[in-house]
Amino acid sequence: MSAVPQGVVDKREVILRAAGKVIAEKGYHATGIADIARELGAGHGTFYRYFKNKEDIARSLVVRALGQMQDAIADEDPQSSRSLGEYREQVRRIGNKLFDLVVAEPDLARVLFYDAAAIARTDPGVLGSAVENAGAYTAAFIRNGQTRGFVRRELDPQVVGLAVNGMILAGCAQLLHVRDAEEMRTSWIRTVETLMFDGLGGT
Amino acid sequence: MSAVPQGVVDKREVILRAAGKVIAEKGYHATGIADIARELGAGHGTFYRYFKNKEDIARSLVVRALGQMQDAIADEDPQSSRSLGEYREQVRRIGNKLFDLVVAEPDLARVLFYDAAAIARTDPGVLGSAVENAGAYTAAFIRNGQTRGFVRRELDPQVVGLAVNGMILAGCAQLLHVRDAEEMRTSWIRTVETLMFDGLGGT
Amino acid sequence: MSAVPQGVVDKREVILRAAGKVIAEKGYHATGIADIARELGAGHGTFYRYFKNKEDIARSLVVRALGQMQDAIADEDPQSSRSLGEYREQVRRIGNKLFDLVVAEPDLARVLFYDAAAIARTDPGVLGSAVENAGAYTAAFIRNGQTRGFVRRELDPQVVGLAVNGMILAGCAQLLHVRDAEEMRTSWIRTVETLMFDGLGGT
Amino acid sequence: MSAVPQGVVDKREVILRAAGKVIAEKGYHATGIADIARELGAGHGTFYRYFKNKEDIARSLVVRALGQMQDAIADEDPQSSRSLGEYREQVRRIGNKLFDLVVAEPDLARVLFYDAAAIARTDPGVLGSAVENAGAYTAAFIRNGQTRGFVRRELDPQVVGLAVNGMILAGCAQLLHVRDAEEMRTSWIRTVETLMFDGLGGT
DNA sequence: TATGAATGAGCGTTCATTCAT
DNA sequence: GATGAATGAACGCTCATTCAT
Repeated sequence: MSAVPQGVVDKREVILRAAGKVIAEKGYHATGIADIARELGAGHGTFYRYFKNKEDIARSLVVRALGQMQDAIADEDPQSSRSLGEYREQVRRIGNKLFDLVVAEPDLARVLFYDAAAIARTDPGVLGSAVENAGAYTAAFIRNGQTRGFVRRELDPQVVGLAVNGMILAGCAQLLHVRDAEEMRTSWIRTVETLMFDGLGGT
Repeated sequence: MSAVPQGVVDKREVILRAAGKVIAEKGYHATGIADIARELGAGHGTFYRYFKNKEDIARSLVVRALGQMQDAIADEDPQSSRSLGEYREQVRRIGNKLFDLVVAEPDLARVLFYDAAAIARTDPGVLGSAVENAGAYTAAFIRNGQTRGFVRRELDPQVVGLAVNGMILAGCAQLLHVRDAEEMRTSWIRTVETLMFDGLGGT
Repeated sequence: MSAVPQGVVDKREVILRAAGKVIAEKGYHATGIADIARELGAGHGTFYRYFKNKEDIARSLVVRALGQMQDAIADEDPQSSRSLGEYREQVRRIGNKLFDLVVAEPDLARVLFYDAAAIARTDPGVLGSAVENAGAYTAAFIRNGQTRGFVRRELDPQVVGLAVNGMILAGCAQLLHVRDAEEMRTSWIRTVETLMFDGLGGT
Repeated sequence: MSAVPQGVVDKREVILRAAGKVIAEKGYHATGIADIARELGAGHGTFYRYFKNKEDIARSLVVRALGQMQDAIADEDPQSSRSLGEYREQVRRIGNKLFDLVVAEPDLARVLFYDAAAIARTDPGVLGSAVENAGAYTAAFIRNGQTRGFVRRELDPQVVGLAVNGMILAGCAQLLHVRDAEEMRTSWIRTVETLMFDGLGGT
């Protein structure tokens, strides 16, 4: 019933996947066009029909990765929570979704954590704005909590956003070095949850 | 003629400084030996008398940077705090010391945040163990708190260590993009403190 | 269905025109098959049905251009002049015809003057023989004049042929850089005529 | 007695010679950096220490060639001749000097006649102005003759300049294809002389 | 010890040519 | 016949490294 023939996938996507795999393995600078060509089983020239140059492949890869992260949590509305409890639930859900993504697409995460910074030296805009956007996104949750009265008013939402994201990033990065991801998932999410909502101290 | 040469600083250190400056500006891969030579006012060959190769300079730079961070907080004993309040004081002091360091040596921080990951692709051990060490260091504070009874026992110290370090890293990275560092210092440290000890909720 | 297809022009000719236009603009080596394809509105492969390769198009272009020059003056019989005056008339007519051709088809001339030499590096025969032929053609006029007694006998007709052609070529090349071609025409033809028949000196 | 050590020649000059040889043989576009390197017995990189890029070598070659032509006839003052006879002498001398140059440095001439036009497509200024300069130089002789009254006043000096240069160029080009250069020299110079000063007709 | 000219492996990129559709 | 996506040989160029001075 579909007009789109099966088995025909976007060629750019196929190339991005191959490039993502090799770059995740060897790193952006150590990866040659020849490596990507070999991985894909195609000639060098084929890339240059779909990407302007090597940097373009890398940037597309980072943009795609950021997009997938955004998509993964797109259905969490920063303004939906009406209580600290509901926000806590959201944090738990978001944490799990990001875990799922990293587990499903480790290449993506590896490129993001190891190479994005280096790539960004050439084109600072891409990553810079992504970090800002992510910070603003988390900040929106905090601001909502402050408006509704269940989050401390003296905190600067933007700063909290960056700090929380820092914890999350550290978790995702760590995930790439762990054997049993599921084992880590629970303890990590509980830790973030506790830090955000309970503090270290107490009973 | 002097057995105690005055004004003779370690040549390695001088080269490291020059390299650090250029790499902080242009990024590791975009920096050529020629750039460092120009910065130092010396011939290319001079480097190869003090460093094995380009990668060696970079790695030494990262190691030195990590060392400086460690030195900055070396006098904070993970086992000294006897109460949550004392630990809170320690966290505040450590935060300020790291801020001081980043403000004093932004090149160092820039290399660490932008290039260390890329450099680590060639020699994963350096950075990997540093992250582990830093995590273990922070974890030691948590473990001390648990032993003394003022930190929740259900938390995994190692995970908390990584999460807290993630927040701190995010802060340092952000610091590099901010005009007025002092303005940011207070709000950032207060945020970390609040997250660690009070939680978002409350009055 | 018609045995005499109307409106069907030789496809080779159409391609040659397109190629001639682009090569005249950008030069042979800077022109890619893609440029010619774009100019023609056809796929790359189409060329390879009509021309063996890129060089073949270029050579055909040069051959065609030389042919057109030859055609333009084909009705001037080297043996028809019976006096210096008649020869002088012929020279004037030939000059005008070549001017007409260059004005009508500047692309052709541009290819000939700028690219033919470079193209000839691969296939020296084409242009070499053309130069020889042109020399021989002009020489035939001289030889006729010598036979009939109105041209100095001590001159080597072949050398005179090449020298005269050199003047004519210089004129055509110059024509491509001039705004008002008609203004140039008279003075150029008069100059060649004077040099050939009167010499610089005298009243 | 010389402060300049013997055997130490300008490296640029050495490279230009090697490049000139190879380019004269194979043509500019067919010549790779590798070919020049092989001819010189040096690495590729060496070129890039002395020339910005391939085009720079080519342009330098053309500029040098043009300079040598200019130098060869530099001591012929366009204003020195006081009579048609003296001018005729000058023309003969200039012709011989250019012949000498082409015979002594055929590579130089080959590059000029075969490749300069193609090179000029990228950088039209170099050759364009050279042609203009050469034309103006020859024109100065004509103008001098007109001022002194021994050259026809109705001729446009500039046009004559280009026409005469056209003859000379044709001669030099021809010289490259001839076995016995000396045999050609006399007949060529006499032909040009006759055309310029006597005309074809007459006894 | 210091130098920087020389090196050449290796890279990213282009583009004439092919051939399955 | 016409197409244009795919190809990969071949190119110009860079830059980390060496070594004669």
